[in-house]
Amino acid sequence: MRKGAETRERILEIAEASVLAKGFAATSIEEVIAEAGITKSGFFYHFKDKNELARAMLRRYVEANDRLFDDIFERGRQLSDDPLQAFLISLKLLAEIMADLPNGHPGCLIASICYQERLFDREVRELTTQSVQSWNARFRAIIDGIARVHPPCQHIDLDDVADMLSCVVDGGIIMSKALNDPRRLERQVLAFRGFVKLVFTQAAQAAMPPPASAVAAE
Amino acid sequence: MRKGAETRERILEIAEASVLAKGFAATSIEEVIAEAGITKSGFFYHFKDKNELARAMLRRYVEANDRLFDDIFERGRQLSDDPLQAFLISLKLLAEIMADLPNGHPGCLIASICYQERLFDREVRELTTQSVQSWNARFRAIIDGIARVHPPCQHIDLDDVADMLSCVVDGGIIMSKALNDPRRLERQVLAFRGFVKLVFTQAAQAAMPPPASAVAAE
DNA sequence: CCGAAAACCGTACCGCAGGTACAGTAATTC
DNA sequence: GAATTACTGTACCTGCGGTACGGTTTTCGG
Repeated sequence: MRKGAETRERILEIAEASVLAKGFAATSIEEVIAEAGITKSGFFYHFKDKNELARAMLRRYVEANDRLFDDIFERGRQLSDDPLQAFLISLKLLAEIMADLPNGHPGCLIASICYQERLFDREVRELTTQSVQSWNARFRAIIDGIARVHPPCQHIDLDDVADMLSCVVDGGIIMSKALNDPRRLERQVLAFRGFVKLVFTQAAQAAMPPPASAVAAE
Repeated sequence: MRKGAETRERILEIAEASVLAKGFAATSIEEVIAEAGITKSGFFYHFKDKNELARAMLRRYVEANDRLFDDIFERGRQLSDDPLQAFLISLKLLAEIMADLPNGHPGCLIASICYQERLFDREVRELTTQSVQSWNARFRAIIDGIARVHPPCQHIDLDDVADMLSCVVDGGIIMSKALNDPRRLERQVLAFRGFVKLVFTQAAQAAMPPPASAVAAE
């Protein structure tokens, strides 16, 4: 019972690394079982086919990511009472974690799956949709909390700002991989941080005629 | 001679659509030739192996993208003498084109390749690196032109702003695919546009004491 | 119009990977 | 110690990438 879960976990870990490095289709089961030290029969004992492996991998990935976000945003809130400052702190923590590709964050499984959508069944695709939606909603809630205290810049849709975090991370991962420079991802997260800062600290000038004050509020 | 190039082009088009939909590894040659109406021998007459197909596809994609950027940024410059306004116009055009996934922009081949790096040889990977670098340099040059006229906001690295466009587009594509909502990509490009606007129009207040002037120069 | 090159077609074959089936065995746990 | 769990081993089928190579049609320049 416990030993089975261990093997299963080992398979998932090896498979995930392979998928992030080569894509799902190019990840051969034979390679995974060779690295895991089991036989093909052993593999199919745990997962009836490749699609079930994908489902399990995705669930594992989403859960780990959720825990990461829980941790990062919780720490931000601990370090500042101001929701904007807390978010900015959290983004800095996120950037730090992202900095050491591939150890910290070797890639995004969601992105990998999105580019191979036809390979997976409906359940896998629904899982990706739900995850992205839940992350967006989470970011949106935080942004909303900030907007309640700091007036946001007009003509900037806060939904889009929330979405942008995921986009910048995914895009940053791709650029880091393309240029073989892990620091690009870190810098993109920090650039997004700068954007958030701009949206919530330089808003008063654009919205109202008097251009003074409102910078160091709260 | 001419007919050969036609067939070759047809193969590339079919293969590209398939790669963007399913990934490179899952794109079977047999499927491509079936759709192209040729035989396997015919395929291998044009491309000695799958890697050569990848190279040709990538080159084709990069050239098309370059032409698109040439066109978009040229039109922006035609519509305004101010480099910032020109860029903002170009970004709006870009957003419009991106709006109709998958017709206008079914995905990014670079991103697809990045998530399957081990499948390709050195030349393909170098091609992706060069392309991304050249796009970043292009955006950076435009941003630089803007900064010469409009003082940028401090604490925002212009290299990162330039990089961010590619990141937002790639990330936006992924999100659009994940949520099955093509408009997300459009909105992300527009959100980036909002960011650029903020960086170059609300800078004076933060950087210098006198908050007037410098807006409508040139 | 003709000949040569270009652009294919057909067939046969190899190796590898995903996947199935199923019988047998070793390790855990109750 | 028995039952369940967690595998191993073998055998086999399918589909795909890729090679080889001989034959055929199409195209184009002279």
